[in-house]
Order: sequence, then structure tokens, then C-alpha cells
Amino acid sequence: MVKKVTIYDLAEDLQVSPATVSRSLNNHPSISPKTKERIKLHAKKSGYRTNKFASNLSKQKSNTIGVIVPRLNSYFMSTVLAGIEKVANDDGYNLIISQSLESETKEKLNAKTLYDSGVDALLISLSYETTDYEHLTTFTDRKIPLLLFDRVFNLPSCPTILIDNMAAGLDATEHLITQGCSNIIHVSGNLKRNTYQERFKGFKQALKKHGLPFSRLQILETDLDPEKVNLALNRIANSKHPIDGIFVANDTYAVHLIKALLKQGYRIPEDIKVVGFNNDPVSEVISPNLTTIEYPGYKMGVLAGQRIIGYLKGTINLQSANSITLNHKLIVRESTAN
Amino acid sequence: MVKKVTIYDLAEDLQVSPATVSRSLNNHPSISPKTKERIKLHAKKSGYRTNKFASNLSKQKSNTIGVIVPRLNSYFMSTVLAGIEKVANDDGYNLIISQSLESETKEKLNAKTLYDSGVDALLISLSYETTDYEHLTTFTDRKIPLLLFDRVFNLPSCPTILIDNMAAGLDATEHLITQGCSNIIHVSGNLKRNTYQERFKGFKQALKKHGLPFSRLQILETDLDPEKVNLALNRIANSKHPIDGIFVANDTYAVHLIKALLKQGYRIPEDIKVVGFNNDPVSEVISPNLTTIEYPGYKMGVLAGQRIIGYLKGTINLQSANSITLNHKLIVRESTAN
DNA sequence: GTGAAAGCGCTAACAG
DNA sequence: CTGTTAGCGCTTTCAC
Repeated sequence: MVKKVTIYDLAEDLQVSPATVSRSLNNHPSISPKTKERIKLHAKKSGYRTNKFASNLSKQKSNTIGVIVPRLNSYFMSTVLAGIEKVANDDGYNLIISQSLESETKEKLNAKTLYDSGVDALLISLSYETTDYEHLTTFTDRKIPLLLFDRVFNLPSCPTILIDNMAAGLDATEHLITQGCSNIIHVSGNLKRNTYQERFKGFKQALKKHGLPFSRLQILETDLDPEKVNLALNRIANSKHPIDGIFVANDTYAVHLIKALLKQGYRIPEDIKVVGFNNDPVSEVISPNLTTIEYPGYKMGVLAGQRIIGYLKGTINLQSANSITLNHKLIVRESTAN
Repeated sequence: MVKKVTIYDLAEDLQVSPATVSRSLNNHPSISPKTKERIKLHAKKSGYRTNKFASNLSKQKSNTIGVIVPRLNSYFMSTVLAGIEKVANDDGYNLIISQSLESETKEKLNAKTLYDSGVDALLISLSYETTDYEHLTTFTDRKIPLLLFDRVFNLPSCPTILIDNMAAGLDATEHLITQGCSNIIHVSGNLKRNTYQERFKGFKQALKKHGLPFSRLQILETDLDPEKVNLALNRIANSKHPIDGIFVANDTYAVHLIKALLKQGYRIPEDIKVVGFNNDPVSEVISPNLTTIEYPGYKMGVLAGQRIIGYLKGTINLQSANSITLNHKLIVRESTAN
């Protein structure tokens, strides 16, 4: 058991005041280099560790960034988190991470906890359910910077980072059309969320652009649970005109759907062509390889981290570039070949 | 901007002492239910939020648990984290998560930061590189509970949670043997780490048990980077006797290896049978489906969280059950069929 | 360039 | 059951 050493101990040892010790340790300019060195050295030797609680209490900031994501264990999200963690860590920030599990209630609870924990900033990707945003205004009201990524909502003066989901949806669908599909359906996630809604918009736009009709039966809203692949199968089986193209809003579901389709005797890509979304590792493992949209998760995390930290450090003005759009890319693979 | 309200404000409003307010808010038994209610109500109405810094400083505890993992963005780890987060969140604990990126230096830095941040406990899964453990004794010396999971090291009086990697390695290898393989190689991760070392031991034990010889050429130590699948391919191509079975230490590498083997014209499982490890989602997506070992990541996370929190709350004595072993299970799929 | 001292907001021992 | 009071360890004005 090691007993804690405080700045008072150091001050006593060195016959200076606690203030001088504090200033030295924080590299305050008004301390002579000599005493600064002397104090730092002694601090190191005595195994001094600054007590963050005291420091935080006094400074009213925590050097901690809160993060709320729908779930930790998705390929995409864990990649984003890895990016955030990287920059946060490099800049000496801690990350408190919590998951909403797609529940608005839990998201609000998490937000409250993070607020109470005194995070200096909040990064959040919204749950499926969230329709009310007062848990976020708690932060903005108190001038705690807030940045939304991926699953965003247009909150006044809150920066967002995302990709152009509509353009991506358009690219995906247009690719199917170019490959000869004329009877395309879109399997979507929760349409309340911008990401899925925009992809759907892109889907419709592509159809329109190419003079294809759109009917209600061409959009299937799901929670993208790959266990429920039957929903899509049924829709396909019951279609009047045989479906020849599917645009799925994420790779995991797409991959499970492909497996189910193959099992039912459909040939892919000959009978039905499939495009996914995200460029998850599974997309390269499934046979046939899945055509998909590359979604730069790690980069998104890095950027989100950099912007919020830049703001905290005063080097970036968040308002100036309110919304950042990352590039996406269509990756053509076997599942849409001719 | 909302100005902060403190217990002093509440005390003044209600004409009681700050102590009474504090006690009421913390449900201290020695306060009459009446005043307790009165105070709580008023606190809520005035939008009071407890200042954790002050509370932590005074109580010398943070209600925060630190977690260090090699990387956030692996299926297995993110699943474990999801489990930890679940129980932590349910019990009102915050999680500070950081990744070592397999670097000992970074792991130590992270440990230091978490220590300085005053975490009440530390959960850690070691990096590939780590061979020195003084960053961990920092915690144990100061009686901060420490629990290692998955990638562990036998530190005196530190509980661990893992699976029986040796038995799992034995099961995997024995399955190959049962299926008729007699020329088996093992593609391993870094043999410094318990997980891989134990799986390798199980591999050797299975060979021995079934009277098969073992030579140095049957073990390939890698960093399991799926980009480097050539290492395994070369070993297979250069083998005097044709390899007919491969036990790979994780699914991701196994899957990439299978793809490469198929491309080279090997038939799987006819020519070569393959067993992976982890039961990642990819194992079910690859064709042929990969036989693998189920590794209960979420459960491991939940258990790790429960134990450490149980200990912090005084309901569990960590020393008593120093090491917990979770069950694994061989999942037989197409890649080892006859 | 350095020191004295007043907080930061909450907790807990002690007293009543 | 409630109040007084002394910290917790660091930061930061204001003096000197």
C-alpha cells in the first residue's frame, strides 16, 4: 500500500508553497525554470500523481469525452469507436462509452449520467427510437459541445458528421439498374433515422431517374435483425413480378439474405443481384462476394474526435463547419455481376 | 445557460443545513422520510445535479471502472465490452475504455491514465507485447481491484476470467483427427500470450493422445493478420506430406485462409479440413461454413463486470474464486465434414 | 517569481 | 433526526 502524496507534501519537502508546486506542475510561465525543474523532479521521485477529482473540481472540467452509441458490438460502431479512442487518447482525453441498445429511455439515462459525470463534450449516434431531444439540449444549454455522427438529427448549432446517405443509396440502386435490374426492392432499417431514410430517398430517386416506377411494395422497413430474414424472403416470394435486384441497408442483413436466397434455389447474381451497405468484413467472405458501399467508420471516428477536441482546445470553431460529409464509395463485387 | 445549483442553494431555500440535504439525496437512513421527500422534490424542481467531482473528491471513489483491451474493433472484444457495459450501466457505473493496440507502451500509458483518473477498478485483457506487469501492480499495491480476462497473466491474487484454451485446442484438434486428418498444422497467434499458448498445448496434446508425431513445422506462429495469409499457404505448399487438417487460432484468419486455399484449387473439406476459433459471424458466412470453437464473449463481459462490481459493493470476495473458466463448445460445420 | 488564502461542492465525524 | 465543521487536493486571485 502506497500512501498518497499531495502537492502539500511536495511543498513541505521542498520548502515552497503549494501554489508554487501546482504552478510548476502545470508549467505556469511565471515560475523560474530552476524551481520548476526542481519540483518536477522531486514530484517524479516521490511518485506523485495528480488527483484529478480535486483538479477537476477546481477547474470545472474533466478532460473526459462522453460517447453514446446504439451498440458497441457492431463492426461499424466498434470501428468508429476505435477511431475516436485513438485521437482522444493521443490528446490525453478519456472516453466514457455507453450504449443505448436502441432504446430512447436508455439513451436519455446515459446522457444524464454522462452529464453528471462532467464530460467536457458528448459524441452521440442516436438510437432507433429517439424522437425527442431534450436530453441533448441539456448539453447545448450549458454550452457543452455536442457532436452527432452517423445517426444524426438536425439540432440547431450542433455539428454532425456523416456520409451522404442519399447519394450512396442512389449509387447503389443505380448500379443495380445499370446491371440490368428493373424490379428492385429496398430492405431498409428504421425509417425514422436519417441514415435509412436518406438511403431510401436515394433509392427512389434512382428509380425515378431511370424511369422506373416505385410502389409501396418495393420498400421493406425492418430492424435489420438478420434473424428476421424471412420478412424479405416473403416479400420476394410474393412479388407479382420476379424481383431481380435488392438493395439492403446493411451488409449483415444482406449476407444472411443471400444465404437464405441461395438455399431457396435462387441464383445470385444471375436471378437476383444484391447490394449491401457498410463494407463489413463479411461482405468479402460471403460467396458470391457482396457489392456494397464503403462506409469510412474509422475515419469518421477520428474526425469526430479531432473536431470535438479541437473545439475544446479552442483551435476549431464548431459552428463554422456545421456538417461534415465523408466520402462513400461503391464497391462492385460478384453479387451484382453480369 | 443554466447556472449550477448546489446543495447550499437547496439548503438555503429550505432552511436546513447542507448536511441534511446531502444525506437526504443519498438516502441516508437517519433522515425523516418527510424532510427527505421535501428535499428531493425541491432538488428535482430546481434542476439540481450532483457534482461528481466534489463527491468523488470527498469520497475518494469515482464509480468508474477502467477497461483496457487490445483493440475495440474486433468482433470478440466488442462483444465482451457490450457485456461489461451492460452490467456496469445497470449498476450505475461508468466505463472508461481504452485500447492498447497490442502495444505494451500504450497499455502502460493507458493504465497510468486510468489510475490517475481514479477508476475504482480495472478490467484488462493484455496486449500481445506485454511481458512486464508493474503497471498492474500499481493497482494491486493500492488495493484497487484488478481483473484480467481472456488474455491473462497469472498475477498473485488477481482474479481471471477465461475459457480453458487448452481443452478447446484439444477439442478442435481431436475433432480433426476423428474426421480422419493425420497431417495437421496449427496456425497460432503470439505464443507469449496464454490464450494462444494454451491452444497450442491442446493441439500437441491431441496429437500425442492419438499417437501422431509432432514436428516444429506443424506450428506456425503469426500475428493473425489476415493480410498475411501467405505465411500459412507457403507452409502448406512446402510440406513434405500433404497437409489434410488445419487448426487456426481465430476465425478471421481461418476464413481468409480458406478463401486463399480455395483459390489455389484445394478442396475444403475434401483435401483439407479447417477448424477456427471464436465463432465469429464470418464463420457462418464463409462457404463452406467453418467448424469452430464457440467463445462466449458477451457472457465473459457480463461476468467480468458482475464480479468486479460485486467486489466493489462488498458482496463478493474476489480472492475466493480466483479464476473463472467459462465453457467453450466445438461447433461442427461443413469445413470439417467427411 | 513566489506565497497566502479563499474557494470548488460534497461528505462524514462529532455534537447535540 | 439535524446541524456544525473540518476536510478532500488542487487552482487561482491578490498581494508582496
